[in-house]
Amino acid sequence: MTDALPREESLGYQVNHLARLFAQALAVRIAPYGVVPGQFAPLLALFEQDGLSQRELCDRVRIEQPTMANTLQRMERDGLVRRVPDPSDRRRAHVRLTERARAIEQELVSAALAVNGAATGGLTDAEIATYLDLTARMMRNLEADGGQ
Amino acid sequence: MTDALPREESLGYQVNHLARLFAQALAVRIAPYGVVPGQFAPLLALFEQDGLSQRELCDRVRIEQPTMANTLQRMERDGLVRRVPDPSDRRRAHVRLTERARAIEQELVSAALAVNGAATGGLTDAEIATYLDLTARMMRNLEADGGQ
DNA sequence: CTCCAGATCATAGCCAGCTATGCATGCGGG
DNA sequence: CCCGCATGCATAGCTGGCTATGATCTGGAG
Repeated sequence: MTDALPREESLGYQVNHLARLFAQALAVRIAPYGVVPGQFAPLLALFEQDGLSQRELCDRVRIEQPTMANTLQRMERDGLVRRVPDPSDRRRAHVRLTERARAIEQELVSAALAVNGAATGGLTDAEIATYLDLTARMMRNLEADGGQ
Repeated sequence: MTDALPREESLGYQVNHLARLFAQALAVRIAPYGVVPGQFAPLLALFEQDGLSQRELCDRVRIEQPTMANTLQRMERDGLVRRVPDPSDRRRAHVRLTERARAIEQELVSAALAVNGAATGGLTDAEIATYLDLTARMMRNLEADGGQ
């Protein structure tokens, strides 16, 4: 329980650092298209299925609702999406891609692939698969954790 | 280059998500001590060597200087550190732990170990070692990446 | 029909990260 | 000596994450 202090906070610290590096690598590649990293996941979800509600987007992207609300506000400001009210349920709004967003889909996908490629340089497919598997297992562990 | 869109943004997305889960798991465990995740790495660095300058802390923790400036401000507000001016160089200040911070060192280290333990449940030591190795390699790749 | 529980979204306020600047100090060359 | 560059820190302003709370609407129980 009271070991020597873990070398550089080990896993949690390293993963946090790696996540920041991924975000930065993505940022430089998508900046030319006027998109920032936080908008990326919602955009991918909408490319897959346009017209999702905010709630559905939260579930798919694994982000809390207020975070999504802010992100969508910026995306609307930046001309990437519109919110169209649901006539059958006035609480909901459907998020729809603009022409501008659809026009840059391929470029954004390419950017994501480029980041993945840069990160995994020198890694075998088996290593990448292992990494994803271990990542998924730890996510499940921590989700089940809940607290204490 | 223009593959099908990567399944859930693959690596970058998963790592981001995992990092958030780590931060949350840590947050619930250290909240009782009045510490938040962003203060954790600087505290560990200071436990190892007290009296570092802000610049040295940035280098050790891999955080940009303005981020550290804000974090230290909150840590000072929360009574975890003091900044004492360097008499021999009036630009610098040394960050020193308070008694309160030193008093909770063991609890904080335990919390970090508990988070690591929760995350790595069901993983072998070899798997954890592999994970850290692959993480380090990707970090090197992305650091070398720079942009484009 | 009414009213209340639940769902959807928005807002407030915080932490944590970043870039771009600005300001003061220190230091080395000429 | 001094001038200019480098260094250390602070500030401004942004993104993006969170919890807590509020407002509005739906739908069902009674």
